[in-house]
Amino acid sequence: VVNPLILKLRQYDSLSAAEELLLGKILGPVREVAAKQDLIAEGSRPTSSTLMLEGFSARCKTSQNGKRAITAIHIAGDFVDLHSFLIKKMDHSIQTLTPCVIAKVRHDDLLGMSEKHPHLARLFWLSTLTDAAIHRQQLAEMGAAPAIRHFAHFICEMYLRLAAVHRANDMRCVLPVTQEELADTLGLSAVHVNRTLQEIRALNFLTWEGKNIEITDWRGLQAFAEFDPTYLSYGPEPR
Amino acid sequence: VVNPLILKLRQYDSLSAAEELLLGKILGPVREVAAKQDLIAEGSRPTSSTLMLEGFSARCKTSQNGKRAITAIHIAGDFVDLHSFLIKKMDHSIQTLTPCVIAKVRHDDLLGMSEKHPHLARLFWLSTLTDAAIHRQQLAEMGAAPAIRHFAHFICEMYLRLAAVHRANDMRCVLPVTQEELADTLGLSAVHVNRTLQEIRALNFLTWEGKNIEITDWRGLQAFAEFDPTYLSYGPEPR
DNA sequence: CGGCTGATTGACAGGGCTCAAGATAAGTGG
DNA sequence: CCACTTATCTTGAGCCCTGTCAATCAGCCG
Repeated sequence: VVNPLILKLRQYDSLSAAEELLLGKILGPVREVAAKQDLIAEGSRPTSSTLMLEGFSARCKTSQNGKRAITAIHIAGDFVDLHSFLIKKMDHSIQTLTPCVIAKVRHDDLLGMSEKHPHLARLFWLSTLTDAAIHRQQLAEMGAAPAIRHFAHFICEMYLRLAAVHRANDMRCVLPVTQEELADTLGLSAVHVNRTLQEIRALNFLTWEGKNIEITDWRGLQAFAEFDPTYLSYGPEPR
Repeated sequence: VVNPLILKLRQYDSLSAAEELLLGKILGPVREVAAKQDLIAEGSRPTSSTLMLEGFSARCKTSQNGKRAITAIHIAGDFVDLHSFLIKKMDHSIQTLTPCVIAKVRHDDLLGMSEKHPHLARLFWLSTLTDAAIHRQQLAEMGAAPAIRHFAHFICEMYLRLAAVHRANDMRCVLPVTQEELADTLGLSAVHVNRTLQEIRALNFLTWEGKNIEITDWRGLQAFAEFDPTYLSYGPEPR
């Protein structure tokens, strides 16, 4: 089994053997975490960053009125809090949505990497830049798109992200996320997510039964969602 | 006049004399750009990144139906497209909102900096991480907060960001942004921005006449907006 | 003094929310 | 392995926040 981080970084640029070796070395012990657990608490100051090896987790902000907003969903190969290396203090929490497999990387090692392996450091930087690009895309959706288009766009994005780390292929993927979690992600109510999902099903671009999604008309879905994968920066280039 | 980039980076960590010197060296010629101009075009592949020295600009995504979404407003000291150093292809455009003064930094020089000045590179990285944190905050607002709270939060944020680069003080700042631009930023209609602004005025936390804002009750505004500046990462720490 | 752009106001419609109740699916303990 | 409990998904009804359309008002500039 290949480290999904390597799969992800290879989407950005080719890695040298030395770099791949180093990526293996700086990984701490592999750990399993149950679903619905806090991986990282809001307000904490982590001394290591957490890499997802398997499962789904969410970045959550909870406002005073108790509403939870999910600002990102993370999958295998994603660092859930790489930014805590430089941001220091978490301004939001990370919760597992499903059972997860994780490994930690000490900030000391990240510091060393930034000093001695600038190319790798740039790829790490890029991965946080891509996170930001995803946020921007989502902001644009929330601001200007009706719920159904935003939802369709989200599906396109998740499929490609899962495919990049070999967790999806052949137009099929598994999305073990409840409608309530989708609601918090899309900024909708759970009820409206349910209704919008039914509308999407009626468009016949995909089937969605339980957690299993099969996209039967990728072109159609993509066009409907106005999805342009540029912002994901997939496609190796010298960086 | 101090380079506002230096002012901004000093909020994150102290800079060595050599670093400040370098920051001056890599800056290209200072240029003025009129209002309502494209600084960077969507789809372009810049070979340099643009630093704002004065003025206001916006990151824009325009969807097929013609609606413009502004995903960020940039001020003096902000790189509008530092990410293009590693992301390569712009997935959105940058437009000036007011007349701006800018300077460019060649990507070659950024590459050199990442190889030879890792500490400075980390601060640049951090500045993009802060951009992402701002996006996340905004996502949370759009998803879970009513328009008026989102608006109030935006005012708190802009005041602190302007103050960080000495463009605001004494609870006063200038925000030369039209209500339509605010609408695209907050994900509202221009009409609703106008009505929400009147509601905010009625709360008596601030006065807002033309472009001039004076916050008369910072505590009250902050509490109402549920504003916690943690996500801006101001306050020097070793990074 | 016209012609802009931007701010303001009114009337009306609609997308999405809330509340509430059932129907299914998924765990859990015995 | 079954009965029970809980979580998740559906569906309906009514309302409210926010959008759209349209018109008026206020500055600003040539």
